Amino acid sequence: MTEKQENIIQAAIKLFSERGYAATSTNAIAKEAAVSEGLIFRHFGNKEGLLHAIIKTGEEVLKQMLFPIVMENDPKLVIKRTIELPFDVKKEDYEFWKLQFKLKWELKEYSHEKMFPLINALTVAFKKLGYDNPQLEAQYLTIYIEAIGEAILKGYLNNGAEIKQFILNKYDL
Amino acid sequence: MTEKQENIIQAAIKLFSERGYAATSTNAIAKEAAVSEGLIFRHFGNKEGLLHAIIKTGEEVLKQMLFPIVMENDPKLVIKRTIELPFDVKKEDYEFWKLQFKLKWELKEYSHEKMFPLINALTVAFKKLGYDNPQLEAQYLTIYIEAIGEAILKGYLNNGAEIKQFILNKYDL
DNA sequence: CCTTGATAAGTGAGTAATCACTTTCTATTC
DNA sequence: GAATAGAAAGTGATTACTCACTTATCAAGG
Repeated sequence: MTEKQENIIQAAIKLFSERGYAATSTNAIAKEAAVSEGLIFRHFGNKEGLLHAIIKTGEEVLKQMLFPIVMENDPKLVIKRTIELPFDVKKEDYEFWKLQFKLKWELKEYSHEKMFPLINALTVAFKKLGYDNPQLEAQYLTIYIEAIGEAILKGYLNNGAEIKQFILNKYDL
Repeated sequence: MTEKQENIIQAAIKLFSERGYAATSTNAIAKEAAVSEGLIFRHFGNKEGLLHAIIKTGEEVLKQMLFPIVMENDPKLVIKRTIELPFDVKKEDYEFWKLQFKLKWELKEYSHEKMFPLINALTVAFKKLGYDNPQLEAQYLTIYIEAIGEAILKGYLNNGAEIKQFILNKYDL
């Protein structure tokens, strides 16, 4: 991965996130990245190829975020870290994550399967803690955590810390 | 609203929902609606005008759905009906709602304010039932219900009835 | 240490197709 | 008979992508 290649990806993330995939021209990406337009096609084949490179990056980053949760043995910590997940996203990463959420609607191929390891880890955790229906509790929490992430990114949540504590209380954490 | 005008709106909902707003050409909409392309501009001014007509429709439909909940006095019924909301969406309306959710990401002007009446009604309901933090409970449930709607539309939820009962149990309903 | 040569990285002008939108004209309706 | 509704054929601008070409990198051979 050369420097200009990295520039192209960063520019694409920024512009796709701001304007959407279809509304962003390869010309605009080239200008933002300060490279020739042809270079985009040399490295990524076509516009969709560039998009796929970004998606791959997103999947990798998500895996890295879920790893310490899935590997945790203490069930209380598994739940606590899951809840804290969306609140720990840094402001400078908002654009990146907004794009990932946007793509969930824009792409047909986008699947929910990436969350399965988390759902499984949560199911085990809820089971250990003696919850009545660990499977549903896990599904419930996963959906909710994704929703909190969305709300934060869209700027609907101005009382993040308060909400976070509120949820932690619900699970006696 | 003439018949062809209605055809244009229905075709636009279908294509915007499938491909996204930016990726749908006015030419494609005209073909789908079986009208001349110029007619779109006669009636809606420009492509964005057509989009706004669709958004207005969406806001109206949402208001109609929230009305019986907001008007309800029995606090248990307010919460019950809120929870049931996303599960009552008919299959034939999926395209329409998918577009509404998609637009939340695509448009900057799209605001969360439409949900305020529901949040307020829920706050009152939770207060009546003696919940510790009615305001947060209302915010929490609203975010969650929107997320359930998303999951259903995306096809992530194959155990809808089970999840619905699970949530109702959480609120002793 | 320099030349050679092969490959990858990068440029920028060019292209056909498509885009949102306009104009001109005809049919319908009150 | 004058709005209104509609069709058809345009418009210039923008699109994703190509292509011929230049530059950078770097290892092998003399």
